[in-house]
Amino acid sequence: MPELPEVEIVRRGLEPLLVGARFERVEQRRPDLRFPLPRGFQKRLEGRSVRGLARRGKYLLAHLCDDNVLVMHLGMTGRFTVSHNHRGGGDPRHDHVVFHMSSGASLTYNDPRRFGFMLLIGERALDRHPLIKDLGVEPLGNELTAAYLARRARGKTVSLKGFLADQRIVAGLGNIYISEALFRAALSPNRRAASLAKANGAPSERAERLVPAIRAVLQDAIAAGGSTLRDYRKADGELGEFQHSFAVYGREGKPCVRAGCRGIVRRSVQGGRSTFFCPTCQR
DNA sequence: ACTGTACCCTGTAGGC
DNA sequence: TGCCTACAGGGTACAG
Repeated sequence: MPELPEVEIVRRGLEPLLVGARFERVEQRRPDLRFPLPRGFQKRLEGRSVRGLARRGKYLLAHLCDDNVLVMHLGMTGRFTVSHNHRGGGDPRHDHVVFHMSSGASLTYNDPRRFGFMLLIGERALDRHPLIKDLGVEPLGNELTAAYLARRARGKTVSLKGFLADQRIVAGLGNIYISEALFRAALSPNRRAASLAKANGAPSERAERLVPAIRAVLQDAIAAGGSTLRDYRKADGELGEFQHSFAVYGREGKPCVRAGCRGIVRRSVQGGRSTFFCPTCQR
């Protein structure tokens, strides 16, 4: 389900239910997700209240009153559903963790593939944690600039697709929004990342195009409530709507939507994942 | 250091 | 109906 826009929508949905509330009871229904859940997970949460709910890349960070941080990653299929009557979603086999909050709300974490995970990390150690410390810049923050991309891309032979999928470069992009951002920037996903920099290391005009394309597609997706593929739903049960605005993702064989372009959207596989692009206007 | 592939796990869709 | 393959928003562990 989740790339940055979907995680941000989840964050916004959970924030009013979690912040200021206390974990009254935590149900842990299996020992592990992708990683083992922390030792004493339930005991370390119960009785603590939540000071704030933040996002970093695709991570959700619940800052607790005892200076620990509940770090949550939704993997491919993780989702939270909210209920006020102890009922989860319609798939109890994969309801792995339930947070019963003092506010009366219960949050059920469901994750069929279990690529998601939860960790408890001390506030002070968070920025040094192996999963967090190497994360790249936030694409909606001020640090994402053409100069930054050029600097990180210099000398790299990876494709633009592979470059943008690397969370150490930009944190939060995934398969959908990479395809969509590259379409908006009219850049081929197969182009070498190094072409974002000129020979002298200055950003190329391509890098200048790519930055606003990334920002715009993420902002548009957040405004639309994220993308709903398969069964993703927002915490309130509503569906995101951005999938109706995809220009290339999932549109293999269909005509390019760019004005004046007569191309046909193609699908290719890079690193075992599908990339969608228009070979006519994306160069 | 970088790059590409296999793999983690479960469910679903489509071809036969 | 069943069986098989390919594929799915994530990321990591290797081998070369």
